[in-house]
Amino acid sequence: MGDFDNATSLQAGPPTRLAVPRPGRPRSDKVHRAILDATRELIVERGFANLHLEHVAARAGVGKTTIYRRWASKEALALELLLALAAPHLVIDDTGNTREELTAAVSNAIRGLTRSAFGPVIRALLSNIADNPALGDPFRATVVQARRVEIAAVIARGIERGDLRRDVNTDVATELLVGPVYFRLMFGGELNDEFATSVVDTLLQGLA
Amino acid sequence: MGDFDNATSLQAGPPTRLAVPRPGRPRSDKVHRAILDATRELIVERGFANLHLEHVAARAGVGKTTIYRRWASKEALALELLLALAAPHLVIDDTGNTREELTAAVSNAIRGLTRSAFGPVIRALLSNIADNPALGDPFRATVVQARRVEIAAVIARGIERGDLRRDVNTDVATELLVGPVYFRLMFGGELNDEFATSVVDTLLQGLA
Amino acid sequence: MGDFDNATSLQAGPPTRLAVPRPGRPRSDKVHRAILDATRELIVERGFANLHLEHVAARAGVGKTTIYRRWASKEALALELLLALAAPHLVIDDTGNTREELTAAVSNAIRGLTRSAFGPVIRALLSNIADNPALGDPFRATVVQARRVEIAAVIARGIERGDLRRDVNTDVATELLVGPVYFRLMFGGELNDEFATSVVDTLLQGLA
Amino acid sequence: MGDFDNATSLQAGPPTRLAVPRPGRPRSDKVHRAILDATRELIVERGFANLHLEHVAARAGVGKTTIYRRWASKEALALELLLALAAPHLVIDDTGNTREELTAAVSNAIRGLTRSAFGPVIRALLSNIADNPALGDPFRATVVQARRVEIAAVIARGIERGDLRRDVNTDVATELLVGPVYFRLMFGGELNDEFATSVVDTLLQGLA
DNA sequence: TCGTAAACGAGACGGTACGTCCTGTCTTAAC
DNA sequence: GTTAAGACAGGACGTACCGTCTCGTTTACGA
Repeated sequence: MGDFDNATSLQAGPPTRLAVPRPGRPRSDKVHRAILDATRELIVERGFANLHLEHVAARAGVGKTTIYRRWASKEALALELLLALAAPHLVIDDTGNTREELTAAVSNAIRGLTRSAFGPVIRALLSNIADNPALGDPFRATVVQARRVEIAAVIARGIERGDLRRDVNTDVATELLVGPVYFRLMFGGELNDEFATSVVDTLLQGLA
Repeated sequence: MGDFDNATSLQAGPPTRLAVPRPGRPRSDKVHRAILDATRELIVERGFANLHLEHVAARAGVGKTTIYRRWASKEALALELLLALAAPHLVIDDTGNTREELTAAVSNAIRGLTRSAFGPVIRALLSNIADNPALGDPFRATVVQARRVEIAAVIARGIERGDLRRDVNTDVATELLVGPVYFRLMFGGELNDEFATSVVDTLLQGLA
Repeated sequence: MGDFDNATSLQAGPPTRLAVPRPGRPRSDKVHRAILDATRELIVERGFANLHLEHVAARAGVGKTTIYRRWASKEALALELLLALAAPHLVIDDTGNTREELTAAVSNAIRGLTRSAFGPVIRALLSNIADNPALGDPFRATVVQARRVEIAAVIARGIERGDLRRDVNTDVATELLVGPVYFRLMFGGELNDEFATSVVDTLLQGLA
Repeated sequence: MGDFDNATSLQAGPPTRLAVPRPGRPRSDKVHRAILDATRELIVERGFANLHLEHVAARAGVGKTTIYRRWASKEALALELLLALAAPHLVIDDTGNTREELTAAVSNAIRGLTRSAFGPVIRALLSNIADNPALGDPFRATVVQARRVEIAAVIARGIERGDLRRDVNTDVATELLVGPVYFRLMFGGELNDEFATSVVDTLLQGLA
């Protein structure tokens, strides 16, 4: 729960718009949102490689300068969008049932990728996240870290309940739960609840 | 075994260079290799997004036309390179030891990503593989499929030896073994032998 | 002499700064001068084509709005400046010596162009004066007209004194006296007293 | 006559297109002409200050790069155009009649300014010719110099015929003949044959 | 051995997008 | 209501690449 607030704070956006009235005309929130919306639409429609700020500006009804005034680059703009979209799919509720919670860890990831704009957007940004620290580092420090924390909590509760081995490495557990989802995102395979169940069950009982 | 030949055939290259002598000056293999080499270097140096055929042509000492005569697009060129680079890291030898072979499945993937140009190249192409069927479909049909086949063989041998449960789903097993590697490639974490061991051991004995 | 007052009134400036106390904060004369000064400096430094109101505002320490509130356009601003700078070089004193006065007509023009900011400023505005009635018409109606009037007076005195032919066309005389100066300004050649003498002597005695 | 060739060579254009086939696709003359035509039209329609290479490119049906490949700047492009347009109005034929030839010197200048695209183009470029050596120096070295040479020849013939004083300074004569024309171009007044006659007659007989 | 035809390098070409600069208008808070 | 500050939509800048094209030259083969 507290973690949700944490996640929500990912929505980043214009950092702390509160108080401190700088001189001159203040930046418009409406414009800010119009740009992010146009960006999201265009990434979904055409992919990140074909995202052009000229088109974003046109669709948002905004001058290019207005975009560059707020974000240093296409990547920075995409990052803000990505963080905002990721937030809603990170939290795992404490249900008292370890298998259920582990399944939620996988399902959350699947749902984010298949049922929201987060899917197309991160698909389009995978290379940049992997390649470009300017985009990857903040993403890892927020979204990935939040997911690791959520799953660590699930593991901890599972151990407490006596459902899981005491020596489970939470990082490796995260990778075993979520890694397969991203594997299928890139390398093919259905992303559905059956897959989530299958991953969790295989993982719980082991291959041996 | 047979799969290695299979994998080797991935080297693709100019499809069927044999026979059918067309009239006129034949295409030069030297030029072909120079282009692929320049492409590899530039992807590694600058990433796929900053790969420009104009630069490839300049570095390879080649006219742009010569590149377009052979590949329809930047993606097609990158794909050929990718398939050639992937091949050497797919085979898993039958050692008689199931845990060893499973560890090899993970280590092979790690080695390919960290010790060869395949790493930077696929990192640069992840988004396109996920997004762009023109690149993703052939990649999945060859490299990913080859890897699934190799791991399926390992699983089959493990079951035969009585080391693994009879109901193991080979696809899910592939994803549980290799997914964590790609997770770390994108989302951070060491890619080394200790990690391979950790993944395999957790997976063999299960979380419960 | 009376013409000098006439000329002085060219200084134009904020039209009728007198009386009529409008409500609200009154406009600042200091600001007005700061803008004109900055404009003059920037035209001299970089030419009219590279004169940007943004820079004028910055150098004058003034908001852009403040400039637009006073002048409708860059041209209008430049025009006011031009008229102010032109005024001091128009008057020709009655010395009793016709040749001297004709020489003064040429020398005045030369002095204005070479020894004051009027030179760089009009050089920068020649095309606009020739091309753009918004700038050219007021310039012709004030500065050029004042010069024609001054020279007409010189001619009249010369005729009265018996120094000049009675049928001299004063407009053509103005053009023959001052035209060569502007010809050299644009098309090369020294602008000095020797040239002034040369023009006047050739003109007095004729080519034949 | 020989001077006509001289003048014709002003047409400048792509300098000496002869021989020496550089590698690669050769530049297209058709494109070259299309650009100059579009430039001429746009300068006439809107003036030099409002000449935008983006519009030239659009009207000529040409990429911007193609323009920048040939001319370093808007000014360089305008210069080539200007030199080509100036050439036809420079020659003064030997008619045996000095007054006629002097009148031709003035009339030629008037005709060039009023009956050809040279008028609007030079009007638009006056400031740059006066201000910017990159444009002014070549203009002075070709067009202005050619005009000085033509008029010097007229003067020489006039002296030979006994029509003109032996001590006439040809440069000052040029300025007295053509200066008034440019004065009126900028500062108002009719540009017609009557004016030409008036200038020549006043000049021949002198003011005194 | 010579002609033919495609490959080759070079680079021009019409375009699109870049990121920057400036325009003229606007919106705010301070005076 | 004026002021400084600066956001805003828009448009042009000059550059970089795109993918296509047109040159002159090179290279292998088959007649």
